[in-house]
Amino acid sequence: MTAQRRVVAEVLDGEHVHLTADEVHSRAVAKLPEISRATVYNTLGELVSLGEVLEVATDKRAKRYDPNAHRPHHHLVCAQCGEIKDVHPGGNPLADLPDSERFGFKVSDVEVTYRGVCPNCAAA
Amino acid sequence: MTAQRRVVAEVLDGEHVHLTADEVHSRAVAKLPEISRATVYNTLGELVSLGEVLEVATDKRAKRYDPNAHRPHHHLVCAQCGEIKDVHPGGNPLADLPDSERFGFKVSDVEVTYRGVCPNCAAA
DNA sequence: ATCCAGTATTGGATAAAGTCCAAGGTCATA
DNA sequence: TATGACCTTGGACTTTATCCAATACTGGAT
Ligand SMILES: [Mn+2]
Ligand SMILES: [Mn+2]
Ligand SMILES: [Zn+2]
Ligand SMILES: [Zn+2]
Repeated sequence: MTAQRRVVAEVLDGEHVHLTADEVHSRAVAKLPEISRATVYNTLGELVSLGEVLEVATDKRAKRYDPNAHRPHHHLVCAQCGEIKDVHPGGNPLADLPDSERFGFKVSDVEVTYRGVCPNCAAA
Repeated sequence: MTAQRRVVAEVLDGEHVHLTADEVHSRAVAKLPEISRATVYNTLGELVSLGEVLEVATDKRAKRYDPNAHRPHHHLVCAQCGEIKDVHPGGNPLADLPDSERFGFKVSDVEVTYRGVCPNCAAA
């Protein structure tokens, strides 16, 4: 555990946190000015491999890093500002996919992304 | 309607078609050798604006272009080879998100991505 | 059939996100 | 202190996508 890794871990602490690698780097630099982008990418990659952090692709640009890897969850995204919330829908979407729609795949996982407009953007 | 646009439209014809811009360009070049990448990107962007084609982000790399914009559907992705099938699950995932999990958002849409292993990859 | 204004296409430059690498730094152990 | 394993760094490189100025094309008016 180096100072660099500790800083990346600190930046990724919290709820509803879904930062891009670049955002992680900016915030890490505020705490440890000389940390490099390469180290941020390396550390994020290690955390993902360890299962401590999830990669999420809620927009079609940069990957986002999600420290909430403990409890499975899905995402609610504001189409205007990009804010992302963790959500826990009821039901079991896996069970909703009939065999006739599985094309012989062994299906093991499902991701659900809800889209809408957040209260802030709706007010503006 | 120019020859270039016609070729892009032809390339995007079919079922379970989810090509990247680069794949569209390669196939378009096979039919019209001098078509440029810029025109492919322009045309894809127009088709998306018109609602004739959807952008899908099933992997975390290039966007994919989906001509099946007529009937809403979701996707089943092979985690190994990337093959993508259109699927129509039962149930209504939007209804599965309780108000208490909406954070005041006006939720209007939901995307579901199933992940698994396709028969080909399972056999190998 | 020809002209022309508007639109489309092109190649190359640029940008954004991410990966790779060789060089050098750090740290525990001996 | 010397060693070796591992970590960090900056920059080069790759991939994907966008932007732009110059050129080519199109379709309607004459
Ligand atoms: Mn999350
Ligand atoms: Mn599809
Ligand atoms: Zn918003
Ligand atoms: Zn497969």
